[in-house]
Amino acid sequence: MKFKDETKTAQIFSATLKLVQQKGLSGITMSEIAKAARIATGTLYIYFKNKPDLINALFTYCRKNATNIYFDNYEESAPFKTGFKIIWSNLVKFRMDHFDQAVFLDQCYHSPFITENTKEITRKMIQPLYKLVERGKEEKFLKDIDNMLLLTFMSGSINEFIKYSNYSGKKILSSDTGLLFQLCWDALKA
Amino acid sequence: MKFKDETKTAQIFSATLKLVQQKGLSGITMSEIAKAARIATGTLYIYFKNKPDLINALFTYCRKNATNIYFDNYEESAPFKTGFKIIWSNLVKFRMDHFDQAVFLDQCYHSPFITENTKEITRKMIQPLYKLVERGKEEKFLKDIDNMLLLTFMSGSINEFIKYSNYSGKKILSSDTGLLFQLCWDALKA
Amino acid sequence: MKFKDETKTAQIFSATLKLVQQKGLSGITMSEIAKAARIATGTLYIYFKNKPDLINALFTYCRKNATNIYFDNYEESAPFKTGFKIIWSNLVKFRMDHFDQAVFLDQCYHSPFITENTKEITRKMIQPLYKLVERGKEEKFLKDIDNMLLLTFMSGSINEFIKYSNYSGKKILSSDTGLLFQLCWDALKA
Amino acid sequence: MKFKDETKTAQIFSATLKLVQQKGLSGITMSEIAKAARIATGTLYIYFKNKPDLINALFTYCRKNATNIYFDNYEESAPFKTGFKIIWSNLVKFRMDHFDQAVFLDQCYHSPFITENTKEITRKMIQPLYKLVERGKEEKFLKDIDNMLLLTFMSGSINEFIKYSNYSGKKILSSDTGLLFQLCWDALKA
DNA sequence: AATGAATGAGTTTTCATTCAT
DNA sequence: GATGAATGAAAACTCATTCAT
Repeated sequence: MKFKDETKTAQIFSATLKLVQQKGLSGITMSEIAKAARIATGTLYIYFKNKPDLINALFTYCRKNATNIYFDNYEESAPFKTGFKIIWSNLVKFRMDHFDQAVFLDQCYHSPFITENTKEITRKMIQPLYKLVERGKEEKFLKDIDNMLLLTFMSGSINEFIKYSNYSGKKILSSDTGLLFQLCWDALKA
Repeated sequence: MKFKDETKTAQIFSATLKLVQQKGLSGITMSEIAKAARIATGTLYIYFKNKPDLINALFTYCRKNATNIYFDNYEESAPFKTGFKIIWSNLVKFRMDHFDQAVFLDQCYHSPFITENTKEITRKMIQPLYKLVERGKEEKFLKDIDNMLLLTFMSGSINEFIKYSNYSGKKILSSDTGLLFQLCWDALKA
Repeated sequence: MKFKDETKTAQIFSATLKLVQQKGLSGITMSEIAKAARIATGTLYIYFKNKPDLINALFTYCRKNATNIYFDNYEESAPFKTGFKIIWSNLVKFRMDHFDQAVFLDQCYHSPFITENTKEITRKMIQPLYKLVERGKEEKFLKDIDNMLLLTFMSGSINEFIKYSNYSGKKILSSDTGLLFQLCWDALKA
Repeated sequence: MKFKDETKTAQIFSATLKLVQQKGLSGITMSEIAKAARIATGTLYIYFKNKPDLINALFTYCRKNATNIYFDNYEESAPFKTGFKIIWSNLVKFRMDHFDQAVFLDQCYHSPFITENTKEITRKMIQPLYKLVERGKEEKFLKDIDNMLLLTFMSGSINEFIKYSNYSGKKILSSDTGLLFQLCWDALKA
């Protein structure tokens, strides 16, 4: 899998994301992806050795993208609540702006495509979040409970809300995200 | 005379759930399902016209099951917080006791199998939850904000936590659910 | 294949004929036949060992029936033209009154069901026709040409006309059959 | 680049015709066709969406072919009997030279594969024959009777004779066709 | 004998992957 | 590298036949 043409890779990724959002991981074929990416089926195999490879590469791409967005604008040196709010907003931002990627990542967890190795790599990416939560507890901003409980609570509530918004077709207003943050903060604050 | 064996539907459902949890919707074949259900492939087609039909029927079954569990022990006449806690616990209970069903339902949202019709039917099932939330707001227990915001917040946070527990292999203690409820309540309370 | 219940055999035969007329030999299944005959699939196998057996038995039945009708009212002692006209009319009669059987017999010639043995038996049934044609030639009524040429000419022209009538939905009038006989006679007469 | 091989359609058609002649429409499978056409099963589905499509396409092809042959060498301006004899000979020619196609067309009339649409199209193809028969009647060459009666008589008698010849294994001599034409002409002439 | 559910071999069809151009 | 036709293994589905009741 050599990146012979960055544009093509992008086309393939975006075509795949579009299709997965429409029909799920179970419903897509290599030739559909090729057609949606406006290339020949054979060309797909120049860029990716096989289907699992393509899915794994896209998975990694999305995870990296997510992580980049999560920590955008974030400064460890800033006060805790500032940092927390930035990251929280970034979580929302990623899921809102890249809903197709969020859906794809979701679908991958139970797919036979993603290898344990790929999963392991992605686990490491969110380490900085742990650090933040840890600090929040030390500085008495957050309840002193298990990190994963805090983190899953935060991400789960965001996830579900964005999903709902997308499926119901309701636009998300900044007042909504404001309320959502308030709920989250009330939940987690010490 | 030989009659249709009603336990067979149950066998097929449970085999399918097991396989979906293991390999995702994308990874399962009709013959695998048959084998796991210890019946012949052809028999599958006596009970379900085709693969989408099987998946849709299982989807409906799981949704019904979920709804039944959600309102188990719930009395509209009880005080609000009692009722709320029961339902909250039931949400947790369903996802913990029937994690395979929760996973399956999740996977279905983007699958090409579930028809719009099936989706519509399931939407109607959670109407009573709205009523409870509505009452909670009237009685000033809950924050006066959009119902779906409250509901998705609640279910999202539960979802994610149970998922995490299952994948990490960590047993859920009753102290964990107690904490989780506390977080949720702090978030939603007026 | 024991004839346990004559009624059932008749039901099976008539159901099969109806279905073959509708969808051809290639389109019918044992369970369809059973359903059309208002019996269970398993019951079919009490009356006929298997599908080829059923088709062969029906084939034999139809051939016998055809032969019976062909020679109905026919007296070898009658004058040639009288006998010829009777048989000619009977050929028409069989195909008109039992079009489904005629269609079935037609379809069978190229089917993998009919064994050489069955075909052989049926060949023998039309021997008396040869005799008649032979006599017609001797008595100088018919052209002195190959028997099969005469016979296929006769039956072919009848066949096609009845087929056309059935497919176009046009009722056959006795004036039509009169004309048809005239054509045939003009062709074959010495 | 690789282009669709147009000879492949011909290979598939000829393989199908061969098999249908051998075992009838009811006895052929897609993989047998593929094998006989020396291609992979999947390749069949590049050229034809499914089995009914293949059969319908072949049906249309054979009907077109038949029609072309029927009117080969035929000039409307020629004297009636010349034109009539040419077409009559062409009818014989098609059935003799392309007996497999004639058999296939015959088998199709009651098959579940041929759609009403396909049947309709083929009906239109023999319109010119009507015109000829019409003219024959006007010019007092033919008996003044229903067109279809004349036409089915003609084609039916040819059909059956060629069928007989093929199944009995008897070679058709030009003297046979001469006689057959004589019979037909005697029948139809005014 | 009658039933119709169950079976599994066989059929149709799909699709990841290869290959000739 | 790009193409899309070709491949064939595997999936979905059918159906003649059996079998428990």
